[in-house]
Amino acid sequence: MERRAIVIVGPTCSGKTSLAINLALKLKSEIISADSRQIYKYLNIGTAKPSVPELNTVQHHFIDCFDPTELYNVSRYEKEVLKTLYILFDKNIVPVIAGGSGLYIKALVDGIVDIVDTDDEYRIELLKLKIEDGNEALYELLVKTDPVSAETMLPQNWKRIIRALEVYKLSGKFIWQLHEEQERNVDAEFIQYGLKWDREILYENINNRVDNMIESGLVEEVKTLLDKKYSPELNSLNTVGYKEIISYLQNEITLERAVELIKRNTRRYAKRQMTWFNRDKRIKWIEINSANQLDNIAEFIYTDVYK
RNA sequence: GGGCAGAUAGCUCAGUCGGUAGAGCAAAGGACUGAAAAUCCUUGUGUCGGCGGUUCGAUUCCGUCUCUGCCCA
Repeated sequence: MERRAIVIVGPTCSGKTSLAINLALKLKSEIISADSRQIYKYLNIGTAKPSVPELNTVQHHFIDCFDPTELYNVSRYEKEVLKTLYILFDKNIVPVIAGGSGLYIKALVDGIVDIVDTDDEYRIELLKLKIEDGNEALYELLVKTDPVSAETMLPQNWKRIIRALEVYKLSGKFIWQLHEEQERNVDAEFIQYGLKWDREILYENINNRVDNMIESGLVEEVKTLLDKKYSPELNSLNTVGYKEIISYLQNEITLERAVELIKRNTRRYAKRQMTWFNRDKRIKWIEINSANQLDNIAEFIYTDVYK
């Protein structure tokens, strides 16, 4: 039996959602979201989550699964998606995976180091070291324990340093060793397509979408979350569109400024996504400069997959 | 019509006592393996508004024109 999945990537606001639905309908398939924020409940407007009618059109997985207090991560995602994938493969379905979280997709396609868990206590200890003695102290510790990894990391990038130290403490192995030993965790073919927009048009669309989000009640959505006593410190709320509105609600900036920042930060996010995806030479890029082309693109992918 | 103040990077401006210029923002490029919408790194050549003049040399001084803003008629 052939195990195949279609993967749709691209920057935020590139039309992945509607393309995935369109394709899934043609393929009589289901959609697996690869989005680290749409997986949370109540984060709807700001994450541009598919609408309720859209969610009802095609079966979606990994959307609206967790409370914002939940600490989610790539490894959990990978393990859970693999289970879902096998269920779909068994039903002879070609799943449509769509999303903008590059690392999540990479974890599926190439596997990820998932034998080493997290150590929250140790993380806190290291974080304390960073805060009290600075990035350099943290970096020095890495130089001592894992000089090879230290070579590839800068002292300022404390998140990567903490993870490298954590992996060593928990497994006694260096993180780079584990990367070298890493193998794929699934036996399937992933056919990846990327939506490549003209930069200027994409940015214009992003700006417009942010304005629409505000009109649709993004401020209310964030206010409701805070009223429900969700902490602004939550990772789930450390998200473009949410952190800026939180800062507005806490009277740190004006709404106008918040909107400006959301637009800018979304543009930068889109750019980072493009940088990430550009590196993967297996992705087939499809040029697009208007949402009207999405139907044709769905048709193209459909025939491309079955050619 | 007259007066004054401007015109320098995509934007807002600084600066050069004459030796062709630099900040902030925007932007661009990149890294990334359990927080990834996270976290982090690198990057500033632009007819210094046009044309003339003075000068070895003008973006800088002078003249003039154009445009913008303000004021007076």
